[in-house]
Amino acid sequence: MVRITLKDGSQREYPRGTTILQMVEDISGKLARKSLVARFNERLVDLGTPVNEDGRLEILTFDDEEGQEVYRHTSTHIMAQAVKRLFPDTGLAIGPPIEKGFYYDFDSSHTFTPDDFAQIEREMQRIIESDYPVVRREISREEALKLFREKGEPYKVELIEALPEGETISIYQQGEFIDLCAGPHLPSTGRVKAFKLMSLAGAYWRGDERNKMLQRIYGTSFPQKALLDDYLYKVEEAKKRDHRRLGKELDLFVVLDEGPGFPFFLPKGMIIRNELERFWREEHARAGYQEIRTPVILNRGLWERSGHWDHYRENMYFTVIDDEDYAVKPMNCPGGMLVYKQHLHSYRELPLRMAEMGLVHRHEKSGVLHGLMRVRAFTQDDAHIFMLPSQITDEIKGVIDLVNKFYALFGFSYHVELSTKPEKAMGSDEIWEKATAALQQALEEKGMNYKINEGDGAFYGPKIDFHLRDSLDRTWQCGTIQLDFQMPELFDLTYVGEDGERHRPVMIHRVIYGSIERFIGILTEHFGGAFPTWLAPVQVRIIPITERQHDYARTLEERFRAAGVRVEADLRSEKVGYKIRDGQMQRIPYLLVVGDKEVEAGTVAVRKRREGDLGPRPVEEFLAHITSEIASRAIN
RNA sequence: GCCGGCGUGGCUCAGUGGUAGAGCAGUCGAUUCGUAAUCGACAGGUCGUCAGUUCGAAUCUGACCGUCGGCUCCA
Repeated sequence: MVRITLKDGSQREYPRGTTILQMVEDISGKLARKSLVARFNERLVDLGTPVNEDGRLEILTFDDEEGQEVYRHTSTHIMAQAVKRLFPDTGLAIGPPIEKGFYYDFDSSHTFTPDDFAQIEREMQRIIESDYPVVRREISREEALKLFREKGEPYKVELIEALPEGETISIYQQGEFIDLCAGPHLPSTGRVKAFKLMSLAGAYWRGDERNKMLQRIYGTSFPQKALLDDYLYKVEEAKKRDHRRLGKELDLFVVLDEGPGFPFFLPKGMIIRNELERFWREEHARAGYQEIRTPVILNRGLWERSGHWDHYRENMYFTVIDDEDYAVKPMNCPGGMLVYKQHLHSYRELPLRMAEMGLVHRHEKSGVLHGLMRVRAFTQDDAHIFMLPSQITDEIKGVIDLVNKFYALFGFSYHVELSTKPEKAMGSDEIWEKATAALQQALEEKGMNYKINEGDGAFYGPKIDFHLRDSLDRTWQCGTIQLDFQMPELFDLTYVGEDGERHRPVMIHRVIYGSIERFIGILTEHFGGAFPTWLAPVQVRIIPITERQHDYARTLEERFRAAGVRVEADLRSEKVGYKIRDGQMQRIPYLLVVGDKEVEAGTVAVRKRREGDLGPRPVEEFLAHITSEIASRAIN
């Protein structure tokens, strides 16, 4: 007998060799139907695994992250099986589960198009209805190589060859289909209930652009049709919050054919932008920053000195002035270095925090441009902090605090990554380790959760990145803190120390918004265009019911404007319902309906975005309310 | 840059080889209305660009440009 301890602490005994599935059926029929995979003694295993030792058993369902992964993993095997049946000469690369579904990379003489989806889905349905058991088998390396060579699966052979010595090699079989796979999997193909193929993409083998491009098919699956429908509905809803769509609908910004990757900001978008900058200037002054502005075009010698000429050239734009080479700045730092060098600095001045709303241009590959999120010209809310080595940790912690303060104001949640030395880097390993350790220490002391992103640092130093999510849950890097020992060296920056000698300062590059453009993109999606009142391009719209109230509306408009409120009166010859609808669609925070009653009483009927009609309020009262809401930069 | 999809009035889209359409938005007129679309009229497009096939191309073919989803790369 084996003794099994369940999650709730209860214990049961079963004959040696009883499978987990048999145990679950014994425990609860309901749980058995929902069970997808199990964790036995902290290892994920198939439900069909026979148990030969005592241990802790946990049954996982679709409510568990691992349960979802296994569900999608089996789903992608089903897709691969269907594709193999329909297009037998297709080679299999890899097919993992991902956050909201799964994909499989194929190498096929057939070029897949979305028109193939229906056919593949039909075949998948057949495989599901056949309810093939999914059977695990562990085999030797030689056996595995032989099997996949015979099957003509070169990618699988390459994967096996890359597996470390002594690694267990397992294969999973369902019907005629066999795949190299660590597992675990669902017990049978019939467990997959609702699925849909979503999209198609090219993807390089092993993620390396020097390798062959494979064809990737994305799909998703759920244990119930209703969950799938719900997911698809949410995706559609999220698309309505797309900043490119809202930017157009709300007249905020636009990217035109005449300037791919070079966004235009329209009057309403400029209001948001200027409000963000105003807030930024207030907070930076408070945090002890000075503001500078450096030129957009600077000569070749500067970029050679900074290392950009050698390390960043493919992303830069160039021009020639009076037969001399110049470059359009892709970063603000070299200009900032020159500003520092305008004076001899004392240790007493440090840390010196110099901020710059710097417009940079970078040549991005055409395929990566994306609305405001990924553009070729953007404004970084940059700052360079020059400091003593002893000030590093405190300064980094100060920047982290500032980032937290900004993001909290907008109600963002975000995740943090620490990026280490890339292949193409300047400076010794020792310096990199020192810099990386300093960043790590600051994160630890702040108690921040973070993940390490190997080899993803800037060429001059490691960095802490802050990532925000867009409406479709894609993440974008916004804030970043980069520690740099290189630039001070290259530009021979010095300060005079207590000892009267010259010393080398250390530098931080940092941004909070990241790029104003990207940040506005994220903001637009985050709020679905319904910006908090302090950011809203139009804060109040006055809606007279008939022409009789036009004078009153105009008086109110003037009064609000004088109080610093962004207001407009809708004097069009339309019915209230029409004007309300229009105001709501423009996401205006407050619509003030004024009819004869309001004129009589000197009130406004307040309609608040989301909350609807709040009834009449004295003008004074409303004005006091909205001005304080704006001044406090409240999120509502 | 690479793979696949898409490109028709300002916007959303219909139109698969035979004289370019609708709704919304716009303009003009009527309407003066109490919380998400009042009615009518008018105006607006060399169908992304350039080649090619054809008696004839929005429609078929190719290249290029842009865009969307990914990959690689990045704020």
